[in-house]
Amino acid sequence: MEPPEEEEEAEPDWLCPQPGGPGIHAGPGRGSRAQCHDKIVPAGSKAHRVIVHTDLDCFYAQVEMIHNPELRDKPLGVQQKNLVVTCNYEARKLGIKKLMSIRDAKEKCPQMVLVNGEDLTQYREMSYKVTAVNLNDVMHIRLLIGSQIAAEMREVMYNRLGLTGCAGVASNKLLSKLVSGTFKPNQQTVLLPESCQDLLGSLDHIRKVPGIGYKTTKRLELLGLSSVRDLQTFSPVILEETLGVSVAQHIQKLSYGEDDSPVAPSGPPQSLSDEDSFKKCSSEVEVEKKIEELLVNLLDRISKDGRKPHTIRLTIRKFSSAYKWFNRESRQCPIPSQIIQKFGTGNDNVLTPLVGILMKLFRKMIKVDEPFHLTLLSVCFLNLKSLPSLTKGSIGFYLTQSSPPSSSGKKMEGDQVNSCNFVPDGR
DNA sequence: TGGGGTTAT
DNA sequence: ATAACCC
Repeated sequence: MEPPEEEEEAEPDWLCPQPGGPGIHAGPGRGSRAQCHDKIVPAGSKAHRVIVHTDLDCFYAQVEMIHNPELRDKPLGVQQKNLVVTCNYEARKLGIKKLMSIRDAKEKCPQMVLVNGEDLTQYREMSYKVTAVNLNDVMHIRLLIGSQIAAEMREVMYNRLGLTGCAGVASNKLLSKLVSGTFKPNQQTVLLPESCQDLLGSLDHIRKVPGIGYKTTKRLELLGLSSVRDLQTFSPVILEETLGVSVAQHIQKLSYGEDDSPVAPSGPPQSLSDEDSFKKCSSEVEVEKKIEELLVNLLDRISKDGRKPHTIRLTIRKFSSAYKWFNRESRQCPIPSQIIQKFGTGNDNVLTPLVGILMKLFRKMIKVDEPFHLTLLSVCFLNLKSLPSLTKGSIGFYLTQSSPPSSSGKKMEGDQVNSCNFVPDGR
């Protein structure tokens, strides 16, 4: 037997009943306020989840009333064997309780209508519909809310920075990026789940899928794949043999519009680099000159950033009439701690030793006694670290923030600190 | 194709 | 440490 359903008690006075009605007013850009300072938190981050539990009122009785509306305004009990397993609210007003015996119920309320609820078929059917409605309708509601948020973000970007732009709203990052370009200047687009295949079908080539780049496209083309559909229907096994399991599975999911990558705030850059290209550079002296120029620029920027690089990388591009693209080579190495410490101080204190390190890296790639022809040089600082490990995300950072004694002034406009903050949101 | 920048192995 | 990717 199915579990008897539902709940409820007397109505607490600290909550207003929410008249069930819809009322999803998608008031486009109505209000004047513009607080979009919330970070987008990846779903699944437990500390930030909001859990909604829904609990149907006397489910079996409701199903019966839907099938026979004349029962609506009458006291109605659902009978299994000699029990009233549940009853509608008309019956409850008259004192009927769940799991009351038929005898007691008839005594209490002779006019009550009883229907047999021993066959669960129609309850099961309705139960499946509830699941489907919750899944589908809720997704649509969330997308509409997403489009309001997108509109506000674009408003803020225009009001504060004078910049216009497009936005795409969909169920994951891949789809939202793809759909964002549907209507081009200064507009936004929502992708409803049922239109996902249309969107994917509108892409004329796999190269258009974010995540499938130059190299992967070439390899896919060797397999005879060119359309997104081709990739969707291609043998996963052969794809795995060609590209490796992880890339294969990843891009095939992309071809179906599936993408579970988390939304992460990007924060400050993780590396700083400067590069220059030229027709020809073929002597060690020239190379050293170019490297020094790049380094001067980089040193200026890194000092404004405040962080210190712990790794340095030199990248070169050799001349080759063949593929001009991506014949880059690089060598990197840790920066000696002695040099790291002198970073805030005199800007030029570190220049000479760094040029020395970069020239050593250069000689790892180029045999200087043989002729060479470079068309690009690039220097990159990476592994950037803030001073004494007071970096956001570290234990140290949060322990330094002193939250318990807080109650401090400002900040957190939108958030309430109360542990009992019930907000009626109906109308 | 130039000047960035990130991520996977 | 380096290649592959992305905009």
